Amino acid sequence: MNDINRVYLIGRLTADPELKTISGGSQVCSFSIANNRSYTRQNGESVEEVSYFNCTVWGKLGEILHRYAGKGKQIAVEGRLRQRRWQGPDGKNQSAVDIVVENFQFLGSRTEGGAPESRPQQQPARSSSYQPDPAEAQYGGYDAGYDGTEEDIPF
Amino acid sequence: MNDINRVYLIGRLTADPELKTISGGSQVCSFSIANNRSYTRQNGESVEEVSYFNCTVWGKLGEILHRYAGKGKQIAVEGRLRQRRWQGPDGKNQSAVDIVVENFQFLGSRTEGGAPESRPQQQPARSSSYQPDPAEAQYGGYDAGYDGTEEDIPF
Amino acid sequence: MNDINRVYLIGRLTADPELKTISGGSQVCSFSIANNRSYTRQNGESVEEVSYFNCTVWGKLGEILHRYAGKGKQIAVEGRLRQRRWQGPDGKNQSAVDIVVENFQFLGSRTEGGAPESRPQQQPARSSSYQPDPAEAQYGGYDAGYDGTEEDIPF
Amino acid sequence: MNDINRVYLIGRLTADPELKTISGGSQVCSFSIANNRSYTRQNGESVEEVSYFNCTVWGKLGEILHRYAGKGKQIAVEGRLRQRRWQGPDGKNQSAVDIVVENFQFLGSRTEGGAPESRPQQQPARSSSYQPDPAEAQYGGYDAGYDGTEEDIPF
DNA sequence: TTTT
DNA sequence: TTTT
Repeated sequence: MNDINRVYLIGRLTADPELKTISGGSQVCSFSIANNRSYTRQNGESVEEVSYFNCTVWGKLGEILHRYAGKGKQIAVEGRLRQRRWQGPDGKNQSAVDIVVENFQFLGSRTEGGAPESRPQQQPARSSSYQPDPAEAQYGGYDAGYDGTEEDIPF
Repeated sequence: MNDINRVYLIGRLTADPELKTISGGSQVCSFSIANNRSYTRQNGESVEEVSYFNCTVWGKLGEILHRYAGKGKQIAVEGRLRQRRWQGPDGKNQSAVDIVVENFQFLGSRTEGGAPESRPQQQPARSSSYQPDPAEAQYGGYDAGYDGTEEDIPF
Repeated sequence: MNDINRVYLIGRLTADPELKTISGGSQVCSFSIANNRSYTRQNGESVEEVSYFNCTVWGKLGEILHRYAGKGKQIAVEGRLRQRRWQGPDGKNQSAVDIVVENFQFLGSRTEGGAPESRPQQQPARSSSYQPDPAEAQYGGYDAGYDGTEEDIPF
Repeated sequence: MNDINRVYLIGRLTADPELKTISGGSQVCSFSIANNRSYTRQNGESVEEVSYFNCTVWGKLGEILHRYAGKGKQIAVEGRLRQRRWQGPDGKNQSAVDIVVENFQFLGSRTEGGAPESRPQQQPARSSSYQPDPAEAQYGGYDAGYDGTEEDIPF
């Protein structure tokens, strides 16, 4: 019943991610990712093309991403595409396609600027004594106990 | 310079695909695909969710898809996500995310209804004597000589 | 810490899948999938190439696959690559790469031969009154509560 | 005729890549990539698991990878799985599964150690005046004019 | 045979 | 605007 639906992207956060708590207590993290592509036109002209994709991450996974990722951070995201549909204020039908992130991996390593252990305003919820370098950590998906059912929420 | 960007979807065509010739003589095939997902809410209620994704296929690959795929046909598509941006009639910025298909595989086999050898109104351009069963054929991508540069076109 | 690792394949089962119960009571289903590729040599000669990939599916997902998939069944599998390493009887190091399936979708529909509601020798464990057509069902991954930790097992 | 077959991996080169010229003049670059996965056993024990995957890259793409990637370099590779089969010296059938890389993206950026502009012993073939930072460049696939037919070669 |  |  679930059609295969999978997306892989590498890009950089266009801004710090946002975290919201919604009715029921679930956390949703949302952010936008810039994905670049360059190609050459028939006439030899070279083109730089950027796509911005909106992403959401649910639950614990979203909290982790929110804690460790900031504007400019390079990241690999894996997830599924979803179309949302709603009525505009003018009564017209609107729709948008975005990405529900189910797994990710921070890219670039310890030495790189964009990967703080934790963004300033955050106090780490998981104060574990040993913390593997978050800059290269990957969280999520199957192992992180992601619960795909949480998204029953007015968006 | 090209960030990884890849999508995999299985779904069904919501209508017969359209084929346009654009300035320069390139062909673009466009269609919409329905991708289904079902899940269970916290309260036990089960939900059927559909996403519709707009797809475009360039060149020879687009011609093939147009020739063999029709409304309801099950298909696996592989490609990349692209964001288009434009100004609405009211001057507002608009954007949409769709899929540039770079490879596909028809699903369901010989016996299945939705997979005609060629859709009625079409006269096969490639009148080869031997035609491998199109119902299960996959075309495209690297082998089909897809030329990623053709899309320099007012869309 | 988990590097991105993902595989997508469409192919056909080369034989009926096998199901084993291992110490601890977990179920593992294993099967082999044939994936075809054709291309043309520089000299114009066309080549048909087959790859056979060994797959394993854990837990409930494995039971479902075992129940509904048989030899020749077309299937889309999604999962991760894993390398196993062991010592051969001669003391030499051996290794093999196979696929841990984390999601799948049966392809081809109701009318198609290869997709029995349930393979003969099986008695359906889930005798639900309403059964959505298994021929096109997809199970697994995030929603099916796959538990990625079960594979701590002598293989 | 070409079944969908796609792999995505992030990992690090276990050694400097090798480049060979084969009969006909094509270039093949081969290397091994380490992909890490960690998980927790039922008994709470945490496990670090490594898989090593053999990769090959053809043509110009292979030359580029060979020029810029070295041991320890983090990389995202995209490609397809292939099974090779041969007879061992003892007459037994052998087989192995490896990855034909069709696209890649170097990860980690300018500042990071593992990403030299060009590995020492190499003299850049393409002495272009403007060189986009190779550390984050991605080459290949559709745009790089990859020719999928070159691999008709005794391996 | 192996990377961080 | 929508497929099974």
